[in-house]
Amino acid sequence: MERYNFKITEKKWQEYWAKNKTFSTKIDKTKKKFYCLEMFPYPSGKIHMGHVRNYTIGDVLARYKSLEGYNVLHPMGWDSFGMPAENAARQNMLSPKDWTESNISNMKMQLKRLGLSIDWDREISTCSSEYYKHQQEFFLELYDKGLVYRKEQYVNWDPVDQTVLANEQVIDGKGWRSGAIVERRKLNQWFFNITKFSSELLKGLENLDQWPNKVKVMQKNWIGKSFGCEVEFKIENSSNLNSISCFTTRPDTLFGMSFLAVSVDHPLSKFYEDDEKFKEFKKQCSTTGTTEESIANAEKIGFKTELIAINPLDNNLKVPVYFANFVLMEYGLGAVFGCPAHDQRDLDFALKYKLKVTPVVSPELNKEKFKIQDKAYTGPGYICNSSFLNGLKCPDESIIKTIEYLENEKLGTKKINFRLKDWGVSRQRYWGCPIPIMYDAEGKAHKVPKEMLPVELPNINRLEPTGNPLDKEIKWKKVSLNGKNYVRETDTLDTFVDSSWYFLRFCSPHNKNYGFDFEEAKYWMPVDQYIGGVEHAILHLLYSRFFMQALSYKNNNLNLKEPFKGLFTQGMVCHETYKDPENNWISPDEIEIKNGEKVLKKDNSIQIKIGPIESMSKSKKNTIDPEKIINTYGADSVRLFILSDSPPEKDVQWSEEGIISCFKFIQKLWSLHLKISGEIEEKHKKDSGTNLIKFTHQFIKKITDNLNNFSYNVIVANLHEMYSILSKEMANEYTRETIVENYKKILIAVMPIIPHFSNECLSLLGTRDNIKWPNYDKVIIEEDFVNIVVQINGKKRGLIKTKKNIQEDIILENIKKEKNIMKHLNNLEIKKKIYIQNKLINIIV
RNA sequence: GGGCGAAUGGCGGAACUGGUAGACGCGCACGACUCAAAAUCGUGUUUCGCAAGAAGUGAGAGUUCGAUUCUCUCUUCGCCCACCA
Repeated sequence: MERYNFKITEKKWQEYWAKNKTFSTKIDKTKKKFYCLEMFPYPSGKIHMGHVRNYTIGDVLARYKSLEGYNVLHPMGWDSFGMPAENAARQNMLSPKDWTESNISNMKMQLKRLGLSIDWDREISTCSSEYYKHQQEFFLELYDKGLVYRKEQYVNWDPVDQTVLANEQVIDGKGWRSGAIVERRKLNQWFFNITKFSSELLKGLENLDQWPNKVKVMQKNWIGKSFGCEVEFKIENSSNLNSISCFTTRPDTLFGMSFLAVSVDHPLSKFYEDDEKFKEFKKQCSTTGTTEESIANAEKIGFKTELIAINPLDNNLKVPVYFANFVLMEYGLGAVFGCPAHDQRDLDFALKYKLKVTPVVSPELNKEKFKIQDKAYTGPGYICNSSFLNGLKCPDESIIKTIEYLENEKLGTKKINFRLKDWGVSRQRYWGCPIPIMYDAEGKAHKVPKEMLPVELPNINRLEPTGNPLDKEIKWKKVSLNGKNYVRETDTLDTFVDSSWYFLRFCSPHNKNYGFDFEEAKYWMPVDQYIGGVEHAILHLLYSRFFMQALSYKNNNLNLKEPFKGLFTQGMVCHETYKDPENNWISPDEIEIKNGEKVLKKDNSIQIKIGPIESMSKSKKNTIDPEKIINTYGADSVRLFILSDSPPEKDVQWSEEGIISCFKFIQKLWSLHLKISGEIEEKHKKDSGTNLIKFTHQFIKKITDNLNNFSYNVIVANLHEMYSILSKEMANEYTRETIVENYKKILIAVMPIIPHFSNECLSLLGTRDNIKWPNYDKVIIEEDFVNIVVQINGKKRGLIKTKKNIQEDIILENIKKEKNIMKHLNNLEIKKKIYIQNKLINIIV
């Protein structure tokens, strides 16, 4: 029998789709639109299995929606600015641009071979000036709206390479390349005022009902809203400072205050700049660990000042003021009051410095003698030892009442605080979008005029190992305008800016005068389904949401606040790990199976140690190259396997056995196809086809439901069931017409999963154009007979097949005929019967 | 330390709003074809038991005629955040 030749067939269809522009889309207001978007890739060189999974999931949806009659926008582009290009360029002495572009062309070819239904006419690349020109316009637009500002911030500085390091480039406090100890340095940086939208970004989450809850919770915590108040503490004995303000969520514990602590970066610190002991303390603070966990668990240390702070609720309560390592300047006001009895961290500090511990919350009413040992009490209760606050129910009543009091007495103000910080967008890198700013002789920042955009990146073919490349481009830096000389900003934008609006660009990728066309954006936006890895749950998705807010701000043309209506986060692709006897990682390519044992190809006598299943990574050598796999098994097999086995939101395990089985399954489907399309003789015409029609409709319903639930792994199971049923049905005496008609519907239903195979079979049966998603008929699906479960005392004792919608007493009659069931009744008296029609009868004796 | 989620055969997983637990696949076993192997096809495959039957969805309780599904407590694992005042 002729085998299915995926090589010829897949190539044929991919060329057909390209030639006919099958997936190119235009605005069409007579049709409902569907914008299906997968997170665009960074062009690192080759596609990996994670891409295969991501884009297959998206493609299944895009093809399904398209068959359903939606006008589907399914674009692809390249997130092509970023450090890997710079690193590769330095290593190989070539330009980041050439490296990036050759990667893009290779990966584009690879993606096409997956048979994705992408409108390639809309392809964009963030490193092209056609793209970043508009990004520079947006920067200036936000600048005009007052959403951009400049301020000093600490960066990681590598003193040897003379460059700024990203956090992930700092390893154990040392530069990843130079190994030099990293310094903290203050630089002027540009910021987006994302915190202006803290409330909107938080509130907007409530309406995102098609987002995974997990992601919403993560964003909510990231934004970190807390309700409390600012309290002012008078300082008794200072000539420099009258008072220090603190933010607190627990003003009701003020009577338990035993110290006041401020950050070493607090304005107060400038009065201690020359104090040797303070300097030493500050140094000590900066040496504690580098990992976040070690910072959190580091010992609490303090530097006692001579200052005394006065409790605003009772002027006789006076406490010492400390600098402390656990107080962050970035949150609140960089100052806290310590209440050791009810906060573990404060308690640790108080015990260390022998400060008073006064309980002011007691678990029970009127238990003033409640004692704190080494565990702070953080539970609910009643306020005590607190003068006029005593007896208030804590925390609900006590916090509100205390804030009311403080506000009335002008001692404090109600305040909502966010953890979210403004977005620093300056990067001291070459391969990014230049910031369209220039400085005059006095160092004052000016916008680069709109007509001078884009500020193009100069071509640099050889990147120096040290410093910021743009800073050395003397010619490029100089700008003359109206007889004045300026110097360009040499920082580029964080690449997260590039990806914060690309979904808008896809709506009108060739629009010249603005980043997008409002008419097009209004039609296509929001993205109906966004699909990508959960690792972007916070930053990318939050920044994109901010960008929509910022563009809509003071702009009536764009009434859109949320870019992504639906979000789906897929799991990772994993593989077994292997090691040789010397504990070196071994790639699956180097292994073969002999007599059921995994052995090294080049030396069969060496056995392999099989390690845990982990997400594919180069360091563990457990990666599989998608291109090789597509060459060997074909795109449809790859698509089928990457969807099978695990639900898309969970991790999936890649295995050789699995992909082979999918390959074989497609071959089986092909032989079934040959049987159906070829060998039916017209003489068999006895069967009306009821069973086949019923099955077809049931199949379509299952596929439709599973598509809508993202239960793609179950669809693969449905395909297997379909094969086995259709194979059996072939023995029945249907007319050719009946068989082909139903088979075609089935082929269309599997098209989103295995498009090449499906299109080929349909086309061989004469169907090529105007293919529509088959509908199912609810009436046809209904079974005339049902199996009713017979339970006795809640235990299943038998099944009775009856006609649908039958009366309870008839079923009981039937049961009486079944010896196997009756023996469990044991002639006992029936106390109760529960009958659920068409499902179950439970007899209680 | 805080938050979120998960736990079902040898393995990946299925089970709609509580109603036949283990669909489908992998693996394994046996059989057919073959001189033989591969490929292919067929049968079986939760555990205990010869069987009748019994037990069974991480552990323990609860609600219910009935719980993988709902509630509570606990255990283990995973992910995210983390000195957040």
